[in-house]
Amino acid sequence: MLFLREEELRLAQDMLFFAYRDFTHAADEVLDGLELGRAHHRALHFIARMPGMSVSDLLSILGITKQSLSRVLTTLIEQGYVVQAPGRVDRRQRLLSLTAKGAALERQLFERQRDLLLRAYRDAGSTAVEGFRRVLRALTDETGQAHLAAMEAAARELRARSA
Amino acid sequence: MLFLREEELRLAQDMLFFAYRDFTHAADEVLDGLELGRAHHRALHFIARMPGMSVSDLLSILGITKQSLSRVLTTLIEQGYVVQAPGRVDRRQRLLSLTAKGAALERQLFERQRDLLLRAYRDAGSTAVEGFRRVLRALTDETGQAHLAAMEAAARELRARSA
DNA sequence: CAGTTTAAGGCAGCTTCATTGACTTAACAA
DNA sequence: TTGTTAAGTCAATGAAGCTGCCTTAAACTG
Repeated sequence: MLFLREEELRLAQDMLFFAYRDFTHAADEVLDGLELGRAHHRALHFIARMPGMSVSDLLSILGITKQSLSRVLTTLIEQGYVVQAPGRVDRRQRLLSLTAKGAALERQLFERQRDLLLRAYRDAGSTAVEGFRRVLRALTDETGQAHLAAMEAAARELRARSA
Repeated sequence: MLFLREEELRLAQDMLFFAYRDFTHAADEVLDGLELGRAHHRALHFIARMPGMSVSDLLSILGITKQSLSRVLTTLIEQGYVVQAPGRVDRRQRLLSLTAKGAALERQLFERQRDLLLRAYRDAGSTAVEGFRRVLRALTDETGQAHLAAMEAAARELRARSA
């Protein structure tokens, strides 16, 4: 009984490894041709999710150091994917957003992963999808859950603004 | 409608990022004290899952190059976590397995992630867990699914042998 | 206003984990 | 015997993270 339970958990470790790997791999193929890596993709993704976010917000979400982000962000800005604008309320901040070129690349990367996800969701069914989300959310710590809530709020706001 | 759907998928991207990060982070704390990294953990994990596997099996599962694995494996062997034994049927192979010390470390790493998973499974409920597994499996490509099947078969065999 | 804190960024050096390409050795298989 | 396969090695390289320390400009606070 305990044995079966442990096997289930070990299998979950396996599955997380393979699924995450294949999922990120989908975008890698696009990135490879552009001299960009996964770190650039992650930055693009979250800037797309919350346009106008500050550098420190992004740092907190990615959980890396300022110096690590710096390299990535410098490249993205130099190559015209991302722009910075001083904050209106706090002018020390440099608020990040995507250029048209950046948005186009982000969409291309998104679509690769979207196709994978859509196929998986379709194969697994809507009940399974709901469960998938519940477990993923429960696996995420408090900080991560706060970030997730911020993502959802930002998406709602974008939707309201564009409507 | 399409808009909502896309938001759901983007949120899934977010969640996979945060959940995977927190999940691997659980084991990192143990590894840090031992001068070992995630790459060592991955090797330990899969050797524990399929004791007696060949080097090329492990290469195929991890999806890295021989040289990358070589560094990791050399460390694990030198520090007494892993042993190699020539294959009985094909003596070119060096079959990998954990020492008692390796098994103890792997268990310690497993237990960190197990606790996280158990809490998440408990919070999410058994229906959600079933869905979680279905989606993860569907996200995994054919190669990965073959590896998953091999894991399950190896676990069944271990269980039968120890019974 | 003076002093402190904060947001962003830069410099230098380091570590981990991956890559490629070319090569060797030993064992298997035709 | 010849060719292939399993494993390992060398040298060089790249991607992505890290630490510690310092600067600038803006904001906050007494």
